[in-house]
Amino acid sequence: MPRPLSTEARDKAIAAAQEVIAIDGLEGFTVDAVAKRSGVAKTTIYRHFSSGNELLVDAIDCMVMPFPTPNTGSLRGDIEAFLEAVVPVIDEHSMRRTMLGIMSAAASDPELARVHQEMMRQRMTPIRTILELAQGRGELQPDVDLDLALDFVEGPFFFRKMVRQQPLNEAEIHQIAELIVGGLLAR
Amino acid sequence: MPRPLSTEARDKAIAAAQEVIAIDGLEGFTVDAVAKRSGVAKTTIYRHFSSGNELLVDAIDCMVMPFPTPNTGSLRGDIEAFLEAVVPVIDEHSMRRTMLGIMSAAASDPELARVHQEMMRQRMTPIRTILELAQGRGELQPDVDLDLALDFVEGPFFFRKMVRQQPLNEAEIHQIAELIVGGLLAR
Amino acid sequence: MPRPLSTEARDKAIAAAQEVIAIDGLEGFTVDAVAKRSGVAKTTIYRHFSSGNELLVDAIDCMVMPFPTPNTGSLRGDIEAFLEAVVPVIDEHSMRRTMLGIMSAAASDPELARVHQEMMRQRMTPIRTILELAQGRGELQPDVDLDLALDFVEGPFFFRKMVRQQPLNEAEIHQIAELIVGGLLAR
Amino acid sequence: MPRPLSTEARDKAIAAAQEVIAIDGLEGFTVDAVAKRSGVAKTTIYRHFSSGNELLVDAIDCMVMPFPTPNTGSLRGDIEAFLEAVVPVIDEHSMRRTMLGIMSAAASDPELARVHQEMMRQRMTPIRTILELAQGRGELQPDVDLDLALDFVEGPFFFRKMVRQQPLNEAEIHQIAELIVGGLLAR
DNA sequence: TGTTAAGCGAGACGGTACGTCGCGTCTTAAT
DNA sequence: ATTAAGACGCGACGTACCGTCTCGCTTAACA
Repeated sequence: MPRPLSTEARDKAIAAAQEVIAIDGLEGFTVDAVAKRSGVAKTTIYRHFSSGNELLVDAIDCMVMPFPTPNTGSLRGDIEAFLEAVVPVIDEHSMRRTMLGIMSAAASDPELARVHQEMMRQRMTPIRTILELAQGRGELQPDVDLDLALDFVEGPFFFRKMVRQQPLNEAEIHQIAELIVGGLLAR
Repeated sequence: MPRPLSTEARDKAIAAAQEVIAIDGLEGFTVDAVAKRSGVAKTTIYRHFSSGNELLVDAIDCMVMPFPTPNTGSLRGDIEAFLEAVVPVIDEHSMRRTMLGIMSAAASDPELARVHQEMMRQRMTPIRTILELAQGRGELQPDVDLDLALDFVEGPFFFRKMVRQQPLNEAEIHQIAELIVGGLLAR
Repeated sequence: MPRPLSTEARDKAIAAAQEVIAIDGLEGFTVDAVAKRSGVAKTTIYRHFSSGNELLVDAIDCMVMPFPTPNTGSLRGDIEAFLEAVVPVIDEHSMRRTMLGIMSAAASDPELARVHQEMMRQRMTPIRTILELAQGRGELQPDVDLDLALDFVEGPFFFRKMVRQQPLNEAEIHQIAELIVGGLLAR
Repeated sequence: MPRPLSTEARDKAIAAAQEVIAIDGLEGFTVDAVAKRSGVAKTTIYRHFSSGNELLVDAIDCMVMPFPTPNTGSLRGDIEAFLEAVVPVIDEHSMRRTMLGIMSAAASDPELARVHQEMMRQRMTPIRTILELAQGRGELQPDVDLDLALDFVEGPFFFRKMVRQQPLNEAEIHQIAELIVGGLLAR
């Protein structure tokens, strides 16, 4: 008999949350702020999201930009293409800030951690595909543990941008790619 | 002429801050809590640290965990030894939580960013030394950009533990080390 | 549409404020103390009263102590009866302290001044009535300015108790009353 | 060999205190403010004055404007002259605010109360003289209790200005004087 | 096709932490 | 040994968000 939770309210909340994050950053993210900006009542927000954190997560979850899955015919070409496509995204400061915020929060909040895992899994699908294609072509040994290889491909890049928060020019991307491919093919 | 800011108060505050972080985690970190635990008045804390965040930063800055600089005679041996030594530190949940918190906060707070840079620089000295030794031995080509190599060595590991927040057993460490060394020596 | 400010919270706050004033005096009056004693959150107190001072004012405003309006049939009897009734009230130290506090604060805070005016007006109604009755009986000349007469009747007493803060025994009350009545009837 | 407490520091403190009171009013009066304005260290202030309140009192004590002691040859003339001289002083808002502040504080602080008593005693000397002169001339009965008469003369005026905080024009001053004299001579 | 329970906006509520201010004491250097 | 300067412990200030609650109202599903 009762009215169901309206998608409209949920959508408005998430949209407002994304705006707030974009404008004020993660530290300016506030349930009150989202409520005010969205026109959705706090009560309603808490009806849809069990906590402010969950709203945050869901908002960010919806920001996911699907990464490209290049297919150049060679492992090295694919990896270079992938990294070149991803760099500008990560180079955006608000993006970096947001992702780090999630990673940090995920370390404390199990629910958020779950979402974060899922996000990561999704984000890494292109790499996995690239590696599988390389195995299919015989370029990459079939006994390479793809899960570890993922870390090996994404890691240096993430470390540079997110952890050390240092710039990375195109020449350096190529060198990194070279090292990665060298490692993978050395097997 | 006036009494200088007492090191004692500062030290007590930082010690208490570290305790608070250890016990309650970053999200339980509170100037009030530190004041209560340290016996140092909140006012005094703000005399020493311009904000709660700065206290946090300084406290973490003092948590320096000097990583070992192994010297086994081979690049591969050194890298494996290093990773094996570091894993248990990062495996501690509170440590991970704290480091992620800093990384996240550093993306918003320039002052914190500075401290974070310095921490990272320090933290990576062992790897740099390992690589330099390998170059000295002729194991590693002299034209390898060491700064990039740092990302290449640390990256996969950090990505696994901090970003994906997945376990990493000893066998996997060996495989990762193998890939890394393969990449470095392929040059 | 929203829930209206609850009278309950306001009332509890004011009651607690009055208790605090009674127990600790005006200088012990603190928003925190009121919050603690009342169980009303400080935030809520500030929702109802724009400042601690306003809470104070309102609390005092509610402390109305209605003075008696004697009717003994003679001006002198009425005045003596009134003064005798009022002395014990003013003799209470906390009462004196509080009233002086208000008077003092009223000199700086317009809002408080308004309340104070109203309190005084109310407090002096009995005297005005006494004087009007005396005029009705023909005891007091009709051309006596009642507003000035109020000062004349209340003044000596207040001056003694509040300004000079000296004791006043019953014999002295009678002498004062005699002087006052003498002055009023001399016309 | 020790240097005695310097009068200079004391004087500078009091001067600055008076300035602070004049500029910011009683509520802006602060030991820190006085220290800053005077260049006298807080320590020194506390060496000269046992509390901020005492400094306040002493500062105000030095503001005392000696009231005139008219001698017109008649009680009525003297009283009128006195009141007319005093009204403009009390009409100054800062003066009123300050005096009320002292009265209020005196109700809580015994030391301050003592000073206040002394101030009042001093302030009322002219009236006492006026009354004594009237007794000497035989105008006023010798059995009138002068202490009570003081209240009788000053009270209405103070009540009007300080307690009710209402204006008082010249005509009203005359009427009040008339009532007072009437009361005193009715004996 | 009403009825009615729930959704909804608005925002009050009890909390906790924030960063600031004034207090009165204590410490240091300089005179 | 007094002074200027100001650090110190303390405790109140008024504010911001938190997550919960209470209001009227509106609306969709069932009867």
